[in-house]
Amino acid sequence: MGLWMKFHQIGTEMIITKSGRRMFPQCKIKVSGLIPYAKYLMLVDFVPMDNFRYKWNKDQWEVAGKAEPQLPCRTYVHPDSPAPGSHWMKEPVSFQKLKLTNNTLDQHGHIILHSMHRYKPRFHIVQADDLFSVRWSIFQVFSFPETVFTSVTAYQNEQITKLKIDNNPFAKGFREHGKNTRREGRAKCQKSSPAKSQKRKLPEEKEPAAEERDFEKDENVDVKEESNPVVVSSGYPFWGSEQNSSQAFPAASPVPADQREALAREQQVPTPSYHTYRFHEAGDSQQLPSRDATTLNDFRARCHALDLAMVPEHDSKQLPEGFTNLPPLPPPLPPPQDYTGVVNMALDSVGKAGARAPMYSPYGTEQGLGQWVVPSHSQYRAMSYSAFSTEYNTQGTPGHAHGTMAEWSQYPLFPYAC
DNA sequence: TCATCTAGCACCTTTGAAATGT
DNA sequence: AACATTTCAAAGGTGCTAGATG
Repeated sequence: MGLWMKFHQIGTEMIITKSGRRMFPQCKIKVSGLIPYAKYLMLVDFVPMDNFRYKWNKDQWEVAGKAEPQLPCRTYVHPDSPAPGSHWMKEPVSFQKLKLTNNTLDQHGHIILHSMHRYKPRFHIVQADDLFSVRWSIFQVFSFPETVFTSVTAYQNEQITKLKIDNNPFAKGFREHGKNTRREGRAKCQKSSPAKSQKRKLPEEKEPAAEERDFEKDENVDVKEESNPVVVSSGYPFWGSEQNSSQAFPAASPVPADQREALAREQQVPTPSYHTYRFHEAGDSQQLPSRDATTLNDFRARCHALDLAMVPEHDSKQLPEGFTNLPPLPPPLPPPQDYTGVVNMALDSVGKAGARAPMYSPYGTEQGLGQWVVPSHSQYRAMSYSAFSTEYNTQGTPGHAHGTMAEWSQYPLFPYAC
């Protein structure tokens, strides 16, 4: 979390490449409050923070225009899924294998994002015995303000570059002075990109003392988010007091009314981020401009609704240092739509595009669900979820060698704002 | 002309099978 | 024979950069 905060204060950038790129810092969360013997799935999807495209100009991000049309949404399923609550709570859950790409035709199941856009990962905890019974399962959603990032194909902010090099073990080769002769040798061939022109100056501009300090620090590099993961709690015992059941199950839900009520009584899934978001939207944060307001809401979501001990309480007037350096944000997206407290996905049997389950979608029948991305894992065979898409054969092949392809859709699996 | 994207590079860590030791 | 440890090559993850693209 400390590392995430460091990046966030500068303005996190995530490299996305055609072939897919891991996130750094990686997403790692600690979970508590699950039923030890009940099975859960962990999922991640990415939601755009706004409707704008950005550009890096004069050492800061600024709006460059309207966002590109939303891409088919994919959801990453943690390879350990499904696993009992005790497994998830045993140690921090790492989403190390998650990869981002800007390749809209990606066949590897990576999360597809637009470059120069801002996103935030959302974590879904779904109580279900397996991927096939997840259809109407109870779920809960978490997001974290410090995980907001700008997707880029090349780093723009040199501070981000430096932070990544200093903390990512795979970038060690760029840390040690003198080993990267290639960079020095090509120093004269420089481009006009702001970040690049600054980067090239780095070795010469650095004060020797500072360099030495960095090296000392580097020797002990221990990716910090691993030792201090973000903690979430599904807060099972207090769910009932947090959530209004009427919010959880819209009338359009295919779940029978009595079942909905039963489920609502049983779980009454509060989705803290969402809940708080709405609260602030109608309440005291209305006057807070842009990103700070969103950030504050999220902080409160965690600190307040989730009662997370590791997250410091932030007052709207006491945002962490560096927040003022963040790019100014345009107004947030429209208010989130209501959503059900059940996972509305339908699964076909493995490798078949056959019988299709009834489906509820708050977007109506024309809008399918997001794409599920099942990482390669010996435990799982290739899966396909083809209940809704007619583009299935062109976008993802059932039983594809990678075993990660599912269904394309224009909308996320969880099509509500967080 | 410029911002952005792509592919290939060198350097590095991670992974897992094979070899070796107990 | 079973298990633990070590070795080492392959795979994969980094940022950098020149050139391509729109």
